[in-house]
Amino acid sequence: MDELDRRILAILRRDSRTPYTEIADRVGTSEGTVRNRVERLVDEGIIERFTVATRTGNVKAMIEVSVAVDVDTTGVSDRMADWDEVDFVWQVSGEKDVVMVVDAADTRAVNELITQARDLDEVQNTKTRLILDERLG
Amino acid sequence: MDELDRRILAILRRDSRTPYTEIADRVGTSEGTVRNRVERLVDEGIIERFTVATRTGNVKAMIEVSVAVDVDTTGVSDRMADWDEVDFVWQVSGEKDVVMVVDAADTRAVNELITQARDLDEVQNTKTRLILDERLG
DNA sequence: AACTGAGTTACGAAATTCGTAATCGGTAAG
DNA sequence: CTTACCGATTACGAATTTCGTAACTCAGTT
Repeated sequence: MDELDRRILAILRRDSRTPYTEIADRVGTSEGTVRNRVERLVDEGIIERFTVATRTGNVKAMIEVSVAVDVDTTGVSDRMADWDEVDFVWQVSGEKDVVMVVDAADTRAVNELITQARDLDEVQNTKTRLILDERLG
Repeated sequence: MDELDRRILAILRRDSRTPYTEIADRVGTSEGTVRNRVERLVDEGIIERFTVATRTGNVKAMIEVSVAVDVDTTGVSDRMADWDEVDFVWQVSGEKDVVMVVDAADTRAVNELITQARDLDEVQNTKTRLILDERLG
């Protein structure tokens, strides 16, 4: 992870469809070098995934979830990550244990996700915060 | 946004470098149709950005921030979104006003971001929660 | 001075994207 | 019933990008 890697990453974060040839021009190297480095960044897990940032619905929200002390939090997270409108599932430190970031059609759909979470045996309680505005870094 | 759009999006979310030709095969249509639709999804703002999910550092965290009542929260968010290690900045409902999601080299770097936030006049206080594990939806 | 290995560059072949024109389906008007 | 029209889809050749691979460079070692 040197300066060149960081410059390539910065370009990909803004637009991951930028051709290797153009990235090479902008950072002052060759297409092959960009290709090798991106491949390495993927292998090393620094690039986790090529993806799209979407706003499929009208409401994004953070659903914070507490789980019982004796359960497999990772298992719960895995299941939640499979739900349709879920973007991320984080296990976090602090008051709650799991945070789901969701992108839903409307508040009703958000509520259904909350219900779905509360219906899990492992889930003790939830707290939801609507995302009113989002900036991408 | 019909079923075909949703299937295309689902594929792009998993791997946005999947060629149009392959997406077309998998959803049972032609390359041109996939291309037209992706173009439309971008125009409509449903696809906000083609990007990469990264883990450049070893520590991700949510830094929750309260701002004074009389300040331009959007302006603060904009500035934070420009900081290097920041992935997202959300304005949220609930106890705190702004949530920064960051990906930093180590806890020391997280602490520097917290300090940087607290140094802003508009920021009243912060609460940080480490992201111990992340699943992508 | 020769050797080594990682990273870079070079270049032709394969695959993908792109521009555009033809085609298709549904529907409203004559 | 036919015609005209519109957006969406398909078809296809050209331009561009990606890919595989071999040659090259340049530190660091022996």
